Amino acid sequence: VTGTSAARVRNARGEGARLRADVVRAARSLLERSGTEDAVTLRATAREAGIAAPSIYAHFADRRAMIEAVVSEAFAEFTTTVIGALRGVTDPAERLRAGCRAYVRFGHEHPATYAMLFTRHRPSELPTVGTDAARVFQVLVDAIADCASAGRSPSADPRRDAVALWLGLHGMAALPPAHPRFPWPETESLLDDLIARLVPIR
Amino acid sequence: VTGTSAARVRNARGEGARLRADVVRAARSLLERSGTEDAVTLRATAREAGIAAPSIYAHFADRRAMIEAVVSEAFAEFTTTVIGALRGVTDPAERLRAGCRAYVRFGHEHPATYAMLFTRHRPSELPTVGTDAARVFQVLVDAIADCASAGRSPSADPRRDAVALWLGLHGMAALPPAHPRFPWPETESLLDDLIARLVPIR
DNA sequence: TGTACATCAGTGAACGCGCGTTCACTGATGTAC
DNA sequence: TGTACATCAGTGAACGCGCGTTCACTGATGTAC
Repeated sequence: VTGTSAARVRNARGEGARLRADVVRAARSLLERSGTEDAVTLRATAREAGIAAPSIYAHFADRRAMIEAVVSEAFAEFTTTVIGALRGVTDPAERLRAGCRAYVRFGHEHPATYAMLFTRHRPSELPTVGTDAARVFQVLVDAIADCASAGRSPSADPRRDAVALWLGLHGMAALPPAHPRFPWPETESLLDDLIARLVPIR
Repeated sequence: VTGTSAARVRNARGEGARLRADVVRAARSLLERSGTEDAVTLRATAREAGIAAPSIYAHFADRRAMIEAVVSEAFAEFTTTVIGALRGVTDPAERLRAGCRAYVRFGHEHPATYAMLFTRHRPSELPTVGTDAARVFQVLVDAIADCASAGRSPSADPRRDAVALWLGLHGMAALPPAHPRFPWPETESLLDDLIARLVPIR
């Protein structure tokens, strides 16, 4: 029943918006601990954040809005992580690999969050999800196109290659955490192997 | 509130075990309709099956046992479907493709069921899941090994190839249903493309 | 500098709901004599 | 063939619980005069 055990200190005047970030953070940590979105209830999130349940209504219209904020922020974090992994890497083939490694690592480090982003949801969808997914997809397309124009890959259709690669990356990100007892090969070499099969690079 | 609208006829004496099958069937249909395991409550399943909630306890110890039965039966159905698709196909390369097609088709036709089987669950795991997954995996390994020994594939390590292929198949089975707005290429040709990249076949 | 007041960041109690589960039961049907 | 009884397939009412949400509130802090 103890959430964040330290008794909360009330935010100073004008700093009330901080609670919003605290709530999202609490929901994220609840999500990862429980492994499922359905455990992220309003009341459990409030407990986790060390506040009373009605306080959440100061920042979110209802539970759905809170969950949507969690999805949005998680997707932004995912996108930032993948794009950030490319920074400073100049060799085009290495850039592609760095992006792929970051993608898969995110899935392994935050399995429940990854599943929330890329696994089927309930009827009502968030527009941001499609947009964010498209942005990460474009990173793959560009990385492959860069390999091709640098003469490092014979790729004639980077979009098509990126689709195949995305399918493989999703498998690598989602399947091992879901089936931990399966004798998976070592991650790093399996991923290199997978990329080599899906997008030939010289 | 109307489940199967036809009023249930009570099972004849000695036929009480039929209700077990009815309950599992009702739970499966509820799962696919709602898209999430958490909607498969005892009471909702009872409504769907047209019985009173306590009647479920004649066949299952509790809700968890009921869900486990659903998972077990769904996995058996999945395994049977994939293995059944190989029957009558003699050419080794075609056998492999037939198995892959059946795998992906199952994912597209029963997205919530597929997600239940291959997506991360809560802490407590079913032993049957690991076993069943291993059996389907072995089908892939054998199909690839057959291609190799028939001289149709240069594969030197069918197990390794099968891991890569499984990762791709999971992507193909899970990602398009989860992101329906993404401009996916046509399924059949995308799958052939994916197989060709992952497991070279002559 | 002092005081009244508005505003802000939250809280506690209560509501109605669907849930899993338990309990005592009902009524049809087969079986023993 | 008739009747008492056991068994079987299932039911209705009730429980305690956690949930989302609403409501009237509290108490600290900045601001106007």
